[in-house]
Amino acid sequence: MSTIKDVAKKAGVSISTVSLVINGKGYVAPETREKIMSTIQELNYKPLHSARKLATKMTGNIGYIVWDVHFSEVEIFYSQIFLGMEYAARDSEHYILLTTVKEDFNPKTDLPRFLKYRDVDGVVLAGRVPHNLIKYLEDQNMPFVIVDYGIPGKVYNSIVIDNFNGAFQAIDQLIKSGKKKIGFVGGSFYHPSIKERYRGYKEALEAHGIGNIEYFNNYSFIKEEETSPEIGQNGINQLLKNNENLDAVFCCNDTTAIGVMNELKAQNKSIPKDIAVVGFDDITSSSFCSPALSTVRVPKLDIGKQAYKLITEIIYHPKETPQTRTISVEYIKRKSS
Amino acid sequence: MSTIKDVAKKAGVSISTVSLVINGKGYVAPETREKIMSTIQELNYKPLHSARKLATKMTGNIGYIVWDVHFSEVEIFYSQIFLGMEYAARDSEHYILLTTVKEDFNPKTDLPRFLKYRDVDGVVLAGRVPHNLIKYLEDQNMPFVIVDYGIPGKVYNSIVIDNFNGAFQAIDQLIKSGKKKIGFVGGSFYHPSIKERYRGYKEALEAHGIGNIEYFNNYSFIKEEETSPEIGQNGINQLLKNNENLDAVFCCNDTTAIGVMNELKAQNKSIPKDIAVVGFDDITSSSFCSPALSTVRVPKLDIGKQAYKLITEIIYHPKETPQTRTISVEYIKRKSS
DNA sequence: CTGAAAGCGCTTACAG
DNA sequence: CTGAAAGCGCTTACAG
Repeated sequence: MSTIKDVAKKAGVSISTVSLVINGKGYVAPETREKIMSTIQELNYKPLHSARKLATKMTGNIGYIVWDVHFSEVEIFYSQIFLGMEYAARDSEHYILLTTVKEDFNPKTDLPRFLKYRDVDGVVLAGRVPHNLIKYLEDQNMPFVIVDYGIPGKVYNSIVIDNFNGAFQAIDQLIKSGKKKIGFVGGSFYHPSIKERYRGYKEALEAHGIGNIEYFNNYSFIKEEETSPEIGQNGINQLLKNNENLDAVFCCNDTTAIGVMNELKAQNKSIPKDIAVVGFDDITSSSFCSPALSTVRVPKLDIGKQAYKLITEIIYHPKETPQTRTISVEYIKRKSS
Repeated sequence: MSTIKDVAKKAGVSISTVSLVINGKGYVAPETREKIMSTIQELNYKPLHSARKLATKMTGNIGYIVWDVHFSEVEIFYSQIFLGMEYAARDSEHYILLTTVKEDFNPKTDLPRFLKYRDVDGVVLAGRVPHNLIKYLEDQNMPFVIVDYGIPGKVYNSIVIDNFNGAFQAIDQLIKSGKKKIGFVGGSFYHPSIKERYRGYKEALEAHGIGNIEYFNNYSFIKEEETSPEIGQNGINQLLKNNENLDAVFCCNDTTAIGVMNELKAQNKSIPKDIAVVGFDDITSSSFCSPALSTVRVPKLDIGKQAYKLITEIIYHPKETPQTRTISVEYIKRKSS
């Protein structure tokens, strides 16, 4: 492996000049630059990251933190976002380090190693994440971006999904297809995305002159826990019990919707004839369900790319005021509605 | 951030001694060691990786390479293996860098950045991977471990799944439950795991005195492409056409099995009464199918841990002869059989 | 058992 | 526009 010294010697210049050329800094005579460039090519020289890192105090790494339940369970969702970041980082200069944190995270004992050793220049937090972790990052002045999450009353640099409009669109379509008694099945409102999806559901119904307090009471099943197919299963049973005329269900996400569909099939209800089902997220298994699940597509790879873009902007040009960037979504009609 | 110098000064020793203590090398007087240890605690000193890396010529990173189709499509499979590696690495000293490579990989232009810059001490290759990439690693003397893949006639350090026995068990159980006309649906034998699963299928039938050339011809559907639900769909149709008495299908993996099940349901066949379905892998969606899919559980997290263990062994103690470690699997009976 | 010194490969004021 | 030199924070022979 050749070093900057080899390049300098061969090109007949000092290592300082080589360094300037590599980094595109300062003024270097065109001929000198040319000469150095071609020598770099010839020697196939690649600067050693650790040396550069030592000198610049940058690590060249970025942490990607995701709650382990998100990553290890059904949720291909956050791994897709990760992949989007990786794609974006590939053409750039960071390695994305992925790790997971537990729900009962304790900054004293559970700190991800790359934070402990300050081996990252910034961090992207994906989905619901412990609040004391966010506090830790603030205290440490570590640049960070929050993806698909938020804390009421606080504003952070973040990438959010246009959950409200996605839900609104979905409900609007259901109503236009003739459905009138539309239930909602969802998990914890602790996650703002779910809260927003519920808001979209309600306001779309209201916009069509459907729905009042009683309606929403009867047609909503909200369970204060992490979403899962089980919630869907329990939810649809509850809704069915309370409302004989139920003709559609909007679920807070696809995982829940899959639980709803399985239960409906077990009860020999026809989807979408008897009851239409719509999810949210467009996870991969949604298109393999039978019938294929109608849903709201969230562009996961794109979110990852945007997250990478934002975190690097913050790392290189610290912002005074936090930015929120909204990713728009699209209703995808398949067979279940 | 305190440095080794701060520790040395405060402890009244030289930085060399501090370094020896940190790395547990050489002989250091117990009292000196104690003193240094407590000073490290007091100052909350953490060695800077990039400095250590520069001095030792190690990068502290490990690459995880996976074909992008594997990672971005249905396959939670390889992300679980990744997670297993991350868990193992967490208690150790590496960051796992994940990247994907394309099918038409060209070492000249598509080399992952961490290989280009030699930012990894070793690499784990998960699943089917371009052969010219393997050759590149050999040429570069880069330590590597292959997981769930192999090249006929070559022996590499690798972690393999006991595909043969898993398939054998599954078929054995099907036969014991009374099934006799068992079909096979699979993708490309280019992937040795699939080939081995087919071998397990055949030999289990033969062990029960079932199956001859004609039987295997009629009851096997093998498509030379990457596995997908579509293969399952086409496969079951073909098998059904050729064999009116078909009473079970063993699929090369769960993804394929899901396609088979959907098609059977569309044709109003009862699973498992008319036709039993068994998959392989135990991906997450298998337990959400209806009926829940019987399958062979592959311990993905464990494979990741084993892969990490092996690659670090190789990095620190290069082996003369390549090692192959086999991970055993277990048949999981659910509702589809 | 411990310290002084060289070295890892880079960047960055500073001088000229 | 370019070079000499200091420095980033560590490790590792080497001497004693």
